[in-house]
Amino acid sequence: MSEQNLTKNQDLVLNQLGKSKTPMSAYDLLDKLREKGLKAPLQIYRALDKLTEMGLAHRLETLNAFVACAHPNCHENELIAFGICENCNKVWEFSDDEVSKRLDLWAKERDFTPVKTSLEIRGICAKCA
Amino acid sequence: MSEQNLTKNQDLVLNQLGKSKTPMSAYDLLDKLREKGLKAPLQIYRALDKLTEMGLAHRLETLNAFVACAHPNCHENELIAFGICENCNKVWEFSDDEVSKRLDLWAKERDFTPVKTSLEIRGICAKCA
DNA sequence: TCCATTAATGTAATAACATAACATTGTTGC
DNA sequence: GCAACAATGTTATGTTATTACATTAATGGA
Ligand SMILES: [Zn+2]
Ligand SMILES: [Zn+2]
Ligand SMILES: [Zn+2]
Ligand SMILES: [Zn+2]
Repeated sequence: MSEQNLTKNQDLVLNQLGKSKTPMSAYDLLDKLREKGLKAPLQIYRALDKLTEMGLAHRLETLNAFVACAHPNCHENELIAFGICENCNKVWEFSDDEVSKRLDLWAKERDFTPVKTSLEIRGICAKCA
Repeated sequence: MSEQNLTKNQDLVLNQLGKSKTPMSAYDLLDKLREKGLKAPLQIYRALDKLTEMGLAHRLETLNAFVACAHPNCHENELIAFGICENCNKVWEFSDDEVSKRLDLWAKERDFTPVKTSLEIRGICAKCA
């Protein structure tokens, strides 16, 4: 299940994220990957940095946790949004061109240069309602 | 500059936030408020909890920091968005009905019940460009 | 007024999340 | 082989947030 040219640690972390149905914190990942030889938080954080740069994983700011990207080559999309169920912790990844457009417009009107946008809707999903 | 019926600690924290031109972390606040008698992080976090509930302050998830609300009675707005300059740390608070509408639509289509939405655009402001 | 209930506070200890610093190893291209 | 760079390993430390428990203040009846 290796993707691209991931290093050993990156591959371990991405696989573990991929197996999880819900977001995992760096320390969740570390606990799971100790048996594979990883010993320190930094090994996890460094792998996560690269994976998020590559668009293979995403950081959820409201949870301090990470998910594997749900789409192939997601980092083509400028804006990625997440719905997060506070009961079952499932995450839905989506994007919306109209939202992107409106935020771009806000930025243009102020000569603000966006670098990274975070959009997370916390709530309760249909199943949990 | 007290607002509503704030308690002593809430008032101290809100005033300190109001004086700051940029977001402050809980520990930034604690450092500033030690001279006023506050001694422990929990005193700050408890005040911040109430202030954010009341809509008088907002938490910036991508910074783990807090700002005083820029608007009167902001919590009437469902969705509050922030532009954050990564150079000068200034914050612009805004809302956009069209964005709100699109996100509401996404939620309705999935029977997802939003509780709290976080929208933060990190970037470089006009002055810092 | 007295008492019960709830809200707010004080304090210490600890948990959870993230990075700095530095030494070492692996990979790539010449 | 060697220089340059990327990735790794390891220890220590910094930063953010919560648990637990004791105390005090405000509120609202009986
Ligand atoms: Zn993605
Ligand atoms: Zn759910
Ligand atoms: Zn506001
Ligand atoms: Zn700026």
